[in-house]
Amino acid sequence: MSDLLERLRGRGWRLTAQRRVVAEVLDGDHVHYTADEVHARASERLPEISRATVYNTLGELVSLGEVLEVSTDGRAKRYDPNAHHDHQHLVCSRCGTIRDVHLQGDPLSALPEPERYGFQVSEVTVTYRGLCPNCSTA
Amino acid sequence: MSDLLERLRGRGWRLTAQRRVVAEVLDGDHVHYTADEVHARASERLPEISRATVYNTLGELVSLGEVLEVSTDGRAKRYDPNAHHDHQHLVCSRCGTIRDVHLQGDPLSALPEPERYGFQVSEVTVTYRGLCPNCSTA
DNA sequence: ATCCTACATTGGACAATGTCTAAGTCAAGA
DNA sequence: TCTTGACTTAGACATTGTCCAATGTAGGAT
Repeated sequence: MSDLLERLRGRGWRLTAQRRVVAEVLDGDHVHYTADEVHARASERLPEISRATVYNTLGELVSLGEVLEVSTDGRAKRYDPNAHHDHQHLVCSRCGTIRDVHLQGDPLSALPEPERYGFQVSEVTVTYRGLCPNCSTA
Repeated sequence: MSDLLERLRGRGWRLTAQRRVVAEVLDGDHVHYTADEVHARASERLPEISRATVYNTLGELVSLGEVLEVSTDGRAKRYDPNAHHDHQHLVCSRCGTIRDVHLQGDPLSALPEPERYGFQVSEVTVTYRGLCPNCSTA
């Protein structure tokens, strides 16, 4: 994702300090931050960055297909920088940790034609839930 | 679900007018209401019912396994009375309509052992998204 | 190198959803 | 019928996200 900024500039993005910092935060550890977590980390490098800008920038990155939006619970959405690699998620039902996982086969094929009710199905998300090793012993 | 109230009484539930009305709303059309939609419909029959009670009651029904909580977008959770029949969801990405669908095969088997990272996986939710017949023509 | 201007940022108000609490009410067993 | 602990209520509060008018600035034009 190191060339993300170049790709974005190529698409006419104006490159500001704020956007750069948000992109760098996502590019760091491969975890799934909430918008406010991104804001907190971005603020460490650029203290005056505002919440609104972080929300705006995340929304733009999602629209551009550079980042995925994940809502595993009814709480805050999380942002997944791993957008160019098809995957699904495994979530700990106690602590909320998320791991990327890769499936065998295409989950689209599990939905028979008569179960599609005339929809043009274009996307599937699969979420596995259970206790992570840490939480299952505690 | 007509014997739902009996099952709940058997579990020590105190049977109040409010709880009865919430259960009846869910038992009606098989749709997926948000908490506030349930509250609006419950208010038609019992005008003084409070939001807090609806939220409480829905939470209890979920804990008891009588109703499923579904969060398809980052918005309000929806409540699915079809809890005793294994199924997944098909969501219209434009208007948000939800349909219950039934899959071929067990989606759990699509997650290979090495991709489980030591989690005790206990649940899978699969969400298909696309345009419903109505929205794809408009 | 400087200027222009359209685009970006800011802070704070607002909106949507959900949670909590203290005080009053009531279902159901004794 | 009485009693009591569970239930309900209204509204304050919390969390997450959106919007807007005022201000700032990146990057092309000169």
